[in-house]
Amino acid sequence: MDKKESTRNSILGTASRLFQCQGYHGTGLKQIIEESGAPKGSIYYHFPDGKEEIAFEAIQLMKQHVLQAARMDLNGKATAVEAFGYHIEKVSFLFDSEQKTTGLPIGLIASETAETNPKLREACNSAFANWQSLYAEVLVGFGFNENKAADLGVTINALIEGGCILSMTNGSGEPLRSIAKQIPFLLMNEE
Amino acid sequence: MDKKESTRNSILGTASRLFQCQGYHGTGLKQIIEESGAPKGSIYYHFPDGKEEIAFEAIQLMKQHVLQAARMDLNGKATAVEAFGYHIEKVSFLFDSEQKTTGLPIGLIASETAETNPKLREACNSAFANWQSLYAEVLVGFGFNENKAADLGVTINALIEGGCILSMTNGSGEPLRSIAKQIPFLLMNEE
DNA sequence: TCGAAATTATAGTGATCGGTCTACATAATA
DNA sequence: TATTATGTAGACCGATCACTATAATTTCGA
Repeated sequence: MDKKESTRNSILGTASRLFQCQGYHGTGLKQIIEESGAPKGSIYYHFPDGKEEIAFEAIQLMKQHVLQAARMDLNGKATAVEAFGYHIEKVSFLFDSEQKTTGLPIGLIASETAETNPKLREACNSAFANWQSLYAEVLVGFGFNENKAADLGVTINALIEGGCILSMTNGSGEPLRSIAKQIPFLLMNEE
Repeated sequence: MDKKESTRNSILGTASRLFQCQGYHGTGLKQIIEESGAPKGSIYYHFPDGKEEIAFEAIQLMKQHVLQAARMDLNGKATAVEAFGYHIEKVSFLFDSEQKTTGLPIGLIASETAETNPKLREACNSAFANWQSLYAEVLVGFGFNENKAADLGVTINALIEGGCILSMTNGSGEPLRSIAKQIPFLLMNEE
């Protein structure tokens, strides 16, 4: 039981990292096994439905991981501007280091599979919806009305996903920091 | 000469469409040939360096295509809000139809190759820089100072790329329209 | 019309893809 | 210890990957 969870988790961990950086089609099962150090013969024991199942579970993992990180960043701040500004800045620092450990949390696999794989598309869509709900919820807590907060949740999510693309491509966190600077203007008036 | 350009262009046309929708690794040369109707035996005549060269040229094509569309949308508007609001709304409509003809203009191939292929990464980075320069230039024309305009150019680009991801995943242009609604707040004060 | 150049067809390269299969090891339980 | 369930190893499958080599074809100027 313990061992089973351990190899399963190590597979999912490396899988989500690789899917973020190289995409679904750019990552082979072979690479996942090698980099995870997991037993070579047991992928289909832990994931009978193969690569798609690994991707599905990896999406759940990334979804929870981001949700948790965002919650911590946004918590205990005095204003919405401070909360989201801090959150985006923290994300930006992930792209300054040379190590290629960070990519598009879900956006990459989402756009790869949106047109071709309904199951994975739905999983990604649910992850986005979750994050946006959290953002909206926080904004409502700061006095925004619900409709406005919902639209802003979508907008902030787009800013982060788009900003991650730009930072990946640019090889630095600068684009995300340019974005963070605009948060005060975006969230200026609670209405 | 004429014919050569024609088959070359049809290959590049379908290639850029497929790369947008399925990504670099998710698109095979076979599919490009079949869907383009190009002569089956002549890929490596027109593109001696193979898939990478096709992708590189496809990126140039998408870059110019987006640049041109954006220029038309932004041109002749009375205010910055009107210009960018109109532009994003127009993009949103591309995601309402069922036909899977639209994807991430460059963001998908950018995030797939950022960590693994320096040449393609640089090409994507240059495309992003071009678009952002256009946005900034337009904003300066509306009275924004240069630094602020540059940051806003990055931000708007991130909004669009991120918004396209969300719209693709959601299967509708709604997310992009939620984003368009925030443009007035983002561009409220020219300073 | 002839011949050279430009263009396309076709077969085949090794490598790798995701996935299946069977045999083997390990662990737990009786 | 005997038996059963749980995991793992590794060979193997057909398909497809990007790519090459060479032959056939078309194009077009001389």
